[in-house]
Amino acid sequence: MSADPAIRREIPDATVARLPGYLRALTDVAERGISSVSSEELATAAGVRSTQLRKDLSHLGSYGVRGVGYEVEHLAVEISRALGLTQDWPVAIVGMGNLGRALAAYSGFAIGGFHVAALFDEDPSLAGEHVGDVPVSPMTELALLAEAEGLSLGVIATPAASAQQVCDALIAAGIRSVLNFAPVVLVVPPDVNVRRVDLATELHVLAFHEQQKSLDADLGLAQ
Amino acid sequence: MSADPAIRREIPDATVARLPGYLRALTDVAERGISSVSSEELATAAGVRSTQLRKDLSHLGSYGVRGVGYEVEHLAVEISRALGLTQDWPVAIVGMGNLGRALAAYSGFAIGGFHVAALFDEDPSLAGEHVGDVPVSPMTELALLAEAEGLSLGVIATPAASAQQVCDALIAAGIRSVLNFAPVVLVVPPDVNVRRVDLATELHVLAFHEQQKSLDADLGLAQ
DNA sequence: CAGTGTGAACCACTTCACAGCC
DNA sequence: GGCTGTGAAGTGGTTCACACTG
Repeated sequence: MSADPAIRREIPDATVARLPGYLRALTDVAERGISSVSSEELATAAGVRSTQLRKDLSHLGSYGVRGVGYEVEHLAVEISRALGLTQDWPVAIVGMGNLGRALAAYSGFAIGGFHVAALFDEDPSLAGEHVGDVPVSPMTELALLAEAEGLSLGVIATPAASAQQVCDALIAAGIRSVLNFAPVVLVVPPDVNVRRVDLATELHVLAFHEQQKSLDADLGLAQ
Repeated sequence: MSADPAIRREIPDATVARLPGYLRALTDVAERGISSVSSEELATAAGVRSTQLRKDLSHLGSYGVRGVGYEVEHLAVEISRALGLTQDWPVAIVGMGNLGRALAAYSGFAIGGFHVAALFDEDPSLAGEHVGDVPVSPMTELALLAEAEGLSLGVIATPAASAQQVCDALIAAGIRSVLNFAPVVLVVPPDVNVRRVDLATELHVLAFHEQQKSLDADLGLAQ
């Protein structure tokens, strides 16, 4: 049921994945004091083709001016709205190893929409230590803090072995969106969203292409 | 010469991106002492559908046994070969902040094919310090070490502001595959491969879906 | 049989070509 | 005239249905 004709804009996943890039490009452009850009300029700054950018933006609405371009400030607001960045999302990070600390200190949050609201580690002896402004809490405090801070996004930066149980705990605490840095496939209920970032996968893909280049080169020599 | 004529299989990018996951799943399975798996079991472990897995593997060759499944050890070797992991790739990491240190210590390299061969930081005062077993070198040593170690993969873990110049230096040193953690679009010659990992983008995408859930819920209530 | 390998149908995304508008 | 917005065509990837085989 539901069926609701107009309001519910369907934005393709591929487009959603590029919007943050456009937003960053707009921020850069704005910092240079420019108030209007063409799709060509913005696309170059974001590393895509201009037709791609225009098609993507067309899914959000019609925010450009024909013959002129896009008003930087306005477009940034519209993209932010589409992504849900008009509210500030409280993020919890679990796992205070090097990676967790790096994430906790990451300034990329500044681009808007997020703040580190709580840090956790399974080692209780880290409790009380501060990373940045935020104290590290033991996992036992998760449910409590989730309630108090309204946590909705969880980041897993633990070793692979504990990732699933940490994930279960996050879900039990009401978190439905998880960013997983551990190299495991998490099992979650269907209403929970997981995204995985995996260094090993990225390196493997690079290695593949690097190998292809060698093969091409060999082939070139051979012929 | 040059070995093989017909060997040059065309493997789709989407398939390449999933192969590392299959490899990991196979490793897990092997550790549990299992020597044969069906596509169904392996697909579940890797978080994909079995038809997807079979189609992916069909791009590499025909390594299964009908009515039975895949021999774990053998399939792992074939996937490794396809990805180019039969050789060990020396990796350079630039930027010894929290993230760079986390990457340098990352055990995911262990899954095979990579080793951290050199570490760099633009701050010369870090030179000589060791992270893990590897000493941190000043950027001025890059060309020299690239030659000596045969560096082919570079990881950029610097702040956004220095990423492009670091990338230029890597390319000048002969590196043609780059993994970029800085939130910038790097400009590179066409024979250089760049992959970007961006925390902010991942969080933005999660925020988008989280917002969609709220909208769905509101809608549900409203109707 | 049980489970792989694959052509064919389907679907999502990208690119093109151009109409529409300032 | 210049640049946006978009239907239509093209491309690549996924899913289906089933032939094939140990």
